[in-house]
Amino acid sequence: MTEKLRVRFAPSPTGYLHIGGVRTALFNYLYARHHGGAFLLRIEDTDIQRSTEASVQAILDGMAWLGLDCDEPTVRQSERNEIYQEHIERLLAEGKAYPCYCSKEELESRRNEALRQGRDPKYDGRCRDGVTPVAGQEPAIRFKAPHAGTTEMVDLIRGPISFENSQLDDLIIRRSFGTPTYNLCVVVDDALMEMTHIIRGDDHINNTPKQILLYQTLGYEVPRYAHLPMILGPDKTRLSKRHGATSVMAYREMGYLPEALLNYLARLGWGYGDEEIFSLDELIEKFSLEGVSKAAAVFNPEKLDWLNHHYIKTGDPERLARLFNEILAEKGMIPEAYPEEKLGDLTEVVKCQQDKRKTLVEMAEMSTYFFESQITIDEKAGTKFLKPGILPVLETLAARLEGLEAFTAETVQRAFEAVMDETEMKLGKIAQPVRVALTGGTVSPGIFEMVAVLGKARVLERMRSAIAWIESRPEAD
RNA sequence: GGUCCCAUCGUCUAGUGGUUAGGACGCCGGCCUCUCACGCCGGUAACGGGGGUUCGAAUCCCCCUGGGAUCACCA
Repeated sequence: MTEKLRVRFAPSPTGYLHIGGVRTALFNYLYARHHGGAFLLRIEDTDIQRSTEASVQAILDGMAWLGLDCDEPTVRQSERNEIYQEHIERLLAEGKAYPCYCSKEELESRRNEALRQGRDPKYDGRCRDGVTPVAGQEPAIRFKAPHAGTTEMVDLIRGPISFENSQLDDLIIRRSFGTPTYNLCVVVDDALMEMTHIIRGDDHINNTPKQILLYQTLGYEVPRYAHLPMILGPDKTRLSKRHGATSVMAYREMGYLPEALLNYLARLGWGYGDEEIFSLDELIEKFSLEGVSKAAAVFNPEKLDWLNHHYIKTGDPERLARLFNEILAEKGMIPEAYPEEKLGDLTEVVKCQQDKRKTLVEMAEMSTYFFESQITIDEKAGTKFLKPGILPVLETLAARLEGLEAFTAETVQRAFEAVMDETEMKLGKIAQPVRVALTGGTVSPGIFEMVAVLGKARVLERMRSAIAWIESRPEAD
């Protein structure tokens, strides 16, 4: 009988959902889906001082945005206190844990002293073999870890790793004010939740022997481990806020697509031959722990941009328009989000911009003239391209455009061609002044598409304004 | 400092004893072109060092160096 594979992502809600955490979640998710197993979410909120509801929500929001859905209800450690206490009491009763009356301050000064003398800053074990209770003082509870022998594991990514038990010390499993601590909770939860594999960041490698020892003394089966390499900033230290945005939702706000972020994160520390582009389904199909690299990886924003650009370029315009709509409204670039029935207008904007923009925010910034009722002509662009000599061209073109029945990229193009014939001017001479007249600047999508998307009314109005703008300028030569 | 982990272009990676060391991002050139882009073509650039093992090492072993993580009544 083969047991069903079960994995989990277990963040602590002490801030936003970090990009590194997301990758851990993703690898767990992919591993579970690939093997037909279960993927769960557990909120590690035993530290009531630092945990917040807002952070829990941020985790849920991030997971939802990325589409990393769980198979069972979210487990919250704060609701499982009784379970942990039972385990602690059991260890106490069996003599596998003991009360320690050393105060936090004492421990800290001893640790500093040890460090100062160049000794190991370990707990010295003075309460290990029995002490008389200090009146009126609640003790912390320590795990009585074996001091001899070695603890070994076979990491699914790194191979065998072994630790001398003499290096380990007696960790506190219950604080003096009664709450259980991390190492106890993970072990109890992972055992009770029947996790078969623990996939987590390699900053947990050194916790593993302590946890294995706890599994063993509690009589639980030890799961298999896979420790993922860290994600680093450009300075090769662990990625953190000082390296810029590390919150998932910040990436949403910057105009990144979930599939781009997922694809990027998957390739950070994992490879599949020469392939770069993976949909979620492809990732599920192709992911394996063997493909995960052992070395830490530097987060590279340029490559994320390239992937995001790829997904914007190839994405369904209607779907992108929906996301674009949210961004525009959030950024205050439109007074309110387009209603469902008007989304078609936005889809047209997306269609003519999606080839050229890296993020939805960039698309928004480069599309302002589609949303503003009135544009302002950039001084430099106007001076360069809106000269008196172009007036007859603008006037002829305006007349042609006005006469158009259907206002599409094709009909607009024919109007331009007619003007080109009449004036014997190349498109290169005409397009740029028109572009400045209609957008206020020198950069836009293809002129015919842009004119068509803008619509006849706005085009004619802006051309008239541009003509007036030119006429109002003193003749300069 | 102790312990643990890691080491191929600037970055992400392919490579599992025999390759002109491959791909991708970026960067640089060219082409295309109504602007900006896209796209296409080409180029730049790496096995940290030293010892072994072997007919032959990027690949296996050891040492060094370098980087990272961790040593809490945080998780």
